[in-house]
Amino acid sequence: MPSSPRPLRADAARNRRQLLDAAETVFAERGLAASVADIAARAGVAKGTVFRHFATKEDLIASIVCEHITALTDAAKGLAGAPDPGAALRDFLVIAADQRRQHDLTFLQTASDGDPAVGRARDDLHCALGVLVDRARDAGVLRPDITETDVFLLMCAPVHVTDNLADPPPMLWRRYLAIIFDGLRPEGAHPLPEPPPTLP
Amino acid sequence: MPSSPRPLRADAARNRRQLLDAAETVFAERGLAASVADIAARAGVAKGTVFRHFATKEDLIASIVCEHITALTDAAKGLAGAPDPGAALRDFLVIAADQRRQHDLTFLQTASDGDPAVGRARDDLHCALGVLVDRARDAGVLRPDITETDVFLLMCAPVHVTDNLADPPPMLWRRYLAIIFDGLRPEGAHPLPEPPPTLP
Amino acid sequence: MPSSPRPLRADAARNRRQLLDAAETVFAERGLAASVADIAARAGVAKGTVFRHFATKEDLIASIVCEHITALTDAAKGLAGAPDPGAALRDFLVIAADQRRQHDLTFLQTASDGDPAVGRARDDLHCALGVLVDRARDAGVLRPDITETDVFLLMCAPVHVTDNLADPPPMLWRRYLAIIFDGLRPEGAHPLPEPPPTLP
Amino acid sequence: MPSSPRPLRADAARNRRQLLDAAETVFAERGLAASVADIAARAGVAKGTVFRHFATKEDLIASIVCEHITALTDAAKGLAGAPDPGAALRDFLVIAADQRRQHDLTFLQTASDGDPAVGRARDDLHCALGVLVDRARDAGVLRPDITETDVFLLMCAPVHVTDNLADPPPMLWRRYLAIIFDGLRPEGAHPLPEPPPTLP
DNA sequence: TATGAATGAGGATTCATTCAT
DNA sequence: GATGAATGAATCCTCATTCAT
Repeated sequence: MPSSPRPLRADAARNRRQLLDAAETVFAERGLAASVADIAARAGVAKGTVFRHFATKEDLIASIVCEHITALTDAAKGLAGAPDPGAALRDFLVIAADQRRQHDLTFLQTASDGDPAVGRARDDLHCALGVLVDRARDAGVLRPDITETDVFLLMCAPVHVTDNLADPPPMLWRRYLAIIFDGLRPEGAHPLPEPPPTLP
Repeated sequence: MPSSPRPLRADAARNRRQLLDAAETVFAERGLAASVADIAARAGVAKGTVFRHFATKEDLIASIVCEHITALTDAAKGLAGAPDPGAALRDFLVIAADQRRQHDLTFLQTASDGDPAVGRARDDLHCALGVLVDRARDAGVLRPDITETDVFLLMCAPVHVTDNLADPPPMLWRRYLAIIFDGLRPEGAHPLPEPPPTLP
Repeated sequence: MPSSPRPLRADAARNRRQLLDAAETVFAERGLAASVADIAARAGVAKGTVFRHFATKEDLIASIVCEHITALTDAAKGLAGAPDPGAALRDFLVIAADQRRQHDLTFLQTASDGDPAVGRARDDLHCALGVLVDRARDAGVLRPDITETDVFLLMCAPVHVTDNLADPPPMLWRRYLAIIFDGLRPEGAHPLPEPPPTLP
Repeated sequence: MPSSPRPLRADAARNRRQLLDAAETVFAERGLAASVADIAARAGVAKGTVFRHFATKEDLIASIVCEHITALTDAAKGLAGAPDPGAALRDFLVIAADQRRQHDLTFLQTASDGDPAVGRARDDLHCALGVLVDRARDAGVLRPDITETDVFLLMCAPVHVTDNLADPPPMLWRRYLAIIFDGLRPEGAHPLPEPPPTLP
């Protein structure tokens, strides 16, 4: 993730990009069981090239996950100074769900838990999201007993919920995001039975 | 599921039960990629025995899914005549989440979509759950724009949400069930952006 | 084959007969790769019963081969005293080919070469066929340089030849038997390039 | 067979050749039941390499069959313009039998009936053989009621006949080819009982 | 004796990964 | 750097055979 030793040659960079895109598509279509050969074919390169860019298949998966997390972090940072804290949090959740929807990769979440780069990226996201959550809570548009980790965990739910449908309408996740968001509002909130989780 | 042509011999029935239990455990631990050999070993039988009871690995998975769905259906039916419709729906969701929690098998949901027995079992569950949802809506404890399918889809969410944690507290799902349940209540509900999904 | 220690119980004898018939049919349909389970199912008995009657699958195959060879031996013996030696030999070849045609089991020939019972049965057949061949040769309807072994080997050819057709007309073998029989006649015979084979 | 999209790398071509040769040997020794592992071992390559060259075991078998058929077609074409039509047909049958003798693969004939490449190759052979047969018939060295298909079917017989012997003398097939060839001659021919088969 | 459940070796095939070209 | 051939471990599944019921 941080500055690589030397910048990639132009064609190598292009290959890397194509591999990441191809992998995302293929994983979305066939799940993690998709083969490296499939991904290479989709990217239009030879199998060996995959391993030049990513030491193992797991590395490739971790890179995809990192990209997604980083994109979310960027979105959160961009919304940190927005005038309406409630709208900012909501916008973030829309972005998060929408990103997922394009390629359903929820199953990747858990996949590369051990990867240190993913861990760091996730920490960054927690920081950035924390700002949005704190501001929303302070503004009174979020229940006071909701933490950043709650929001982080619930972020995946709207899209995941629709995955139980064979061919879900593309915007259906908005319906469930609305329901969950209502559940996060202070109006009519009932006390929560369990303490919020803390991250390790 | 019940009343097969002839009842299994006692030892065969025991093996079948052990295989289903072992498979549930192993799938929960390692995902669907877990090998049949692992499952057989866990059940304490030879590899071939798995295939005597389940023609293919997919059959085994479908059988597990069927059992889970059927258990939910039974729970729903048992709650159909409960005096408090709101509590009944809530109890059902607790049972559903708790069943999931014991072995996280959310990924099995989508797995055996094509299996006809699973399809039938799922239809039954929709029927039984429909009764609970209708009663709760009629009693005014559920938003009027929520359908049975909404509840069905959201049912999986509380546990799934906690799966993003490496080692989630065993009761954490109750927290997210409470949040989602609040979102399903009529108090303070905001209009939903998308129409409810319909099943094929 | 020879007198068993004790005569089978009536139902056991029936099972044995059904197994042999079923095996013949199934082998003809699917080749030697057909499974013992298939044969048992076709015979309407349990798999274990197959092994009560035939110690191994090879034994079962050998028994079928024995039956076929014995039937041929009986036919040859029955024709040994026929008035027209040429017709007798010809009739024998027709019987041999026809027996094959009913269930194409040519591939079984080589299969149970090592079995001693098959070896004995084959020896008997060679004896009986030798009589027919000698008489035909003596009567001048067979080339003088043709031995019993030649006829024995050529016996399988007419049916086997038709096996290269996907769905051969049921009587086509008669055409090739006629051609080969013409080749065995003394009229217009050309000298043969190799000495006749001898049996071990 | 020839002119694949791109020519194989030198080592890959060598492996492919070795695999085909090894498969031929092993199939001749143990029949089609011989395992891919055995073939790989005989060829001195890893199991996976077999599947790099031949998508399935059936493909490998079909490739062998194709090679044999193509070799026969080439032989027939080479003999099409020979001065003596009778000798040409006879030479062809000698070549055909001899090719078979080196590795008895008669059982492969029927094996890959469904394969389109095999089908095409077989059609070509029928064409080329038809020329030889027609010329021989026109020259009066072949019975007038014999068709190309007759010769095609009988082509396999001389070697197959000798397979019923445990350890047949290597040239014994010449004896049976001579007998069958005599049966195909016009001298002393008796009328044939069945019409010649037609190909689909 | 018959049954059919259990066994476990063996088979075809896939696939991540390595390495010579 | 890129290629694609080779590797071999791992996987699902089949089947002859054994044995408890």
